[in-house]
Amino acid sequence: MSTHDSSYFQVALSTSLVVYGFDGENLLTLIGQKPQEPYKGAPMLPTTMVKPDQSVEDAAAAVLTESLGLSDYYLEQLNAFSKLYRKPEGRVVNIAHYSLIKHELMERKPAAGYQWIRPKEMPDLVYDHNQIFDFAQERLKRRVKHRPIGFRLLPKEFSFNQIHLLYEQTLGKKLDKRNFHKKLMRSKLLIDEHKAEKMDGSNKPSHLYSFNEKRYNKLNLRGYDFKF
Amino acid sequence: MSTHDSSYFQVALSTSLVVYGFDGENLLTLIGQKPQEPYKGAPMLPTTMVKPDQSVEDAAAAVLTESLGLSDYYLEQLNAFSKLYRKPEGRVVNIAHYSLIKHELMERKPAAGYQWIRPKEMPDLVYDHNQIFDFAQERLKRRVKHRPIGFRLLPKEFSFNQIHLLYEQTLGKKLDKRNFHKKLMRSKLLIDEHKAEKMDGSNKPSHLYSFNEKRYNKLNLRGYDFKF
DNA sequence: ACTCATAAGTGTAAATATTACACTAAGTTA
DNA sequence: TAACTTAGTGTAATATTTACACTTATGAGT
Repeated sequence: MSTHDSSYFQVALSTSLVVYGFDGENLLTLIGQKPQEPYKGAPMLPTTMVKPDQSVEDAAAAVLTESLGLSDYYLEQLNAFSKLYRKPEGRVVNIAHYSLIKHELMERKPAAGYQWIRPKEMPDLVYDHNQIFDFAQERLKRRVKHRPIGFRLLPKEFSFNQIHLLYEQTLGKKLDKRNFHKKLMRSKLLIDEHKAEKMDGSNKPSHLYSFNEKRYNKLNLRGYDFKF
Repeated sequence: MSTHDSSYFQVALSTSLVVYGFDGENLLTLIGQKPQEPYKGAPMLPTTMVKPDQSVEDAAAAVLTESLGLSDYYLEQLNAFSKLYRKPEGRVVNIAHYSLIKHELMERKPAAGYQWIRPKEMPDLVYDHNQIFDFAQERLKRRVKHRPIGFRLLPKEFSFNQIHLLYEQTLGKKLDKRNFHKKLMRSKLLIDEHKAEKMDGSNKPSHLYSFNEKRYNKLNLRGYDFKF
């Protein structure tokens, strides 16, 4: 390995984010628009170039600040997408991330050019962004099965039906209500708040739960098999 | 996102590999040596710089060719390690990979400066290579639990004790022999070759198995929970 | 050829988890 | 007050997990 050759130092870094949120009923993901020609306005993942003296995480965080005005976020690296796929200026390597946004922070409108959409309605994106998105979807599915990650998306107090909807949408399949309930309760992740509240578009008030952070941290560390 | 600024194009790419093999008794991993001052000769992961017009996978494959003389390999990206951690020439981003080597290819001696060691005996490595190695260890554990990945390391025909040893070493814990046997058999991944052979350092000849590729491919795709 | 040492190979019972499945309860609306 | 909508709940059959110890086949030494 020889780095004594400045010809190696010709690559630029970017980072694209797959951002997930839950509005109380639906799992959503954030898309932006290409700011410049060619294909100005075409849908793309929220993306930024990484400055040579900037950490990739900082660059990713800056995207969240710009698009959603957030400084509180969960961020995880997905993969480096490094196809030899070029701009006129040279090679760009995209170190993609995914991010989970707390429900409480979902009320603000995204900045101009950004919008929340349902993952199923993801349009064709520029560059290899659809590949990045698919990668994120797989990662999210795996995470939600093996870690109690859903709680990063839910409100502090949530109904059983909300967590049920979230897991169904994340995994992309129906989950039997009673069996899901049983499994959640067995996990002891939920704290019964002993109160009920009418949810939007509901009739009978829903029982509220919060989640047990201590136990969450244990399971998050050890890993866990929800096995849905 | 503006890339119309050539000042972004100042980064170099490298790739480090965590290579695993199984010699019939032990899970092994490959270390190299730093070829240049400072710290010339210090242990490091097998690593190369990526040429600006080279795919990262090609660069990683070249490391395997150089160190082990292999052109047949399994390679998977781990993560980009992009700490702002510099050479005099600028920033280097390491897109690390891990690789699994078939047992049949383990007989050749590694090239000068490379050697197989047990993962538990991994020494202090240069740069952030220990962090990369730890990341690989976690990935390997997860993979071995959720995919029938062990078969990429084993000989074509192997004994129950070999796969048992491999899984114990990969997961870093004892696995009850009878329960492990039961689970493997239930998975229907093993084909009984109906013959026995005395293994090295053994007495009673061991029953040989090969593995069912069709079923392997199915499970590899779907994912699988060994749940050890 | 017999004894000893070594690694291979095998089964069962108890506890827990998974799956499939349909009705009642509480409150809203017309 | 009847009709509608969503919330909430249990059971039985099957499958999986766990804990646990002895027998078998061979090689080595006498």
